Amino acid sequence: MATTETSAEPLSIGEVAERTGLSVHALRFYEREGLLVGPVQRTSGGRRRYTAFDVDWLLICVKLRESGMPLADLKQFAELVRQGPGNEAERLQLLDAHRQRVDAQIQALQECRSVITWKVGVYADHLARGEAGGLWDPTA
Amino acid sequence: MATTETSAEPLSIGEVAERTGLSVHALRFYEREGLLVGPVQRTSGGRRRYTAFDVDWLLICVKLRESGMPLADLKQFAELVRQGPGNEAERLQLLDAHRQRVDAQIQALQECRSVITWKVGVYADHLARGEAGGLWDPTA
DNA sequence: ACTTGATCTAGACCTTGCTCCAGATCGTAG
DNA sequence: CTACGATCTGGAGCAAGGTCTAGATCAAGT
Repeated sequence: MATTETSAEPLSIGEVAERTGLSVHALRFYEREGLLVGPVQRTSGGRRRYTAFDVDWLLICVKLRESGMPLADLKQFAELVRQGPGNEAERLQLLDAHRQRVDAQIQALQECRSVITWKVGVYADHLARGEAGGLWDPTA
Repeated sequence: MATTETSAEPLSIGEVAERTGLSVHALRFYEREGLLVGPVQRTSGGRRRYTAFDVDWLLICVKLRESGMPLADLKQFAELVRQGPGNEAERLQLLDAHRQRVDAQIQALQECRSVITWKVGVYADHLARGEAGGLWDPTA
């Protein structure tokens, strides 16, 4: 019931969907695409059982996706982890490259934000001084 | 107050592409989609001639797109501007809503950034203390 | 046993936002 | 006049990232 229960019991796909914010469809899709580190365990009946590790990994995936990492990179990262220890330098490089992209993105967004804010100011002005503005710049 | 030259002469599609960073394909596409405020003027021979207003509008579009505004919203905004004065409140609302989304996005990115930074730290540590780490968390 | 809801698989389909192609035309430099 | 590059139109194609369907199976409640 708790969002952050560190329970040892495996979870169903629906529960994982709730916890990660991914849809069950997306979860199956990610698995097919090889984005998970290990194969997901199954019940005797064939239902997926996600471990806490799986969920942690997925939560990281979500963060990386949210910040714009393409699935291809995520897959590559998963592959590196799957290969086991010895390639930490590569993982580091992958993540650090992504961090740089995120930084650039934050910068760009802040610029956009100020343009938008300025524009919002233009309209607020217009409204404040009444709708009487006769001649004005259509792009404003 | 144009970003570059405040020339009164209209520009060709190629020149606008250079100035906006959009491809000529994208420029034609935007036009078809109704993302421009007015119809683009043409030469007698049928070539597009963009005014400084067109370019300014496109530069704003670029900023809005960069910050994740969907084309549909951009189109709606263009329609409001096309309708002329009187709907500034709606325009304001549209932009302000977008600004809020941008703020949320910046926030999210900063969170992602810190997760990534932490992860990078984990790998840097691993490398610093040598590749000898025997048992370790696969998700780390 | 029966009903209900969650999951299963494979694969078709969707949306967004362009990108590219074909074949024709324009316009400028030689 | 002749090239040659830039542009034109309409429409097809593409990549990413899922989403949804169909038909079957599993599991739990009554």
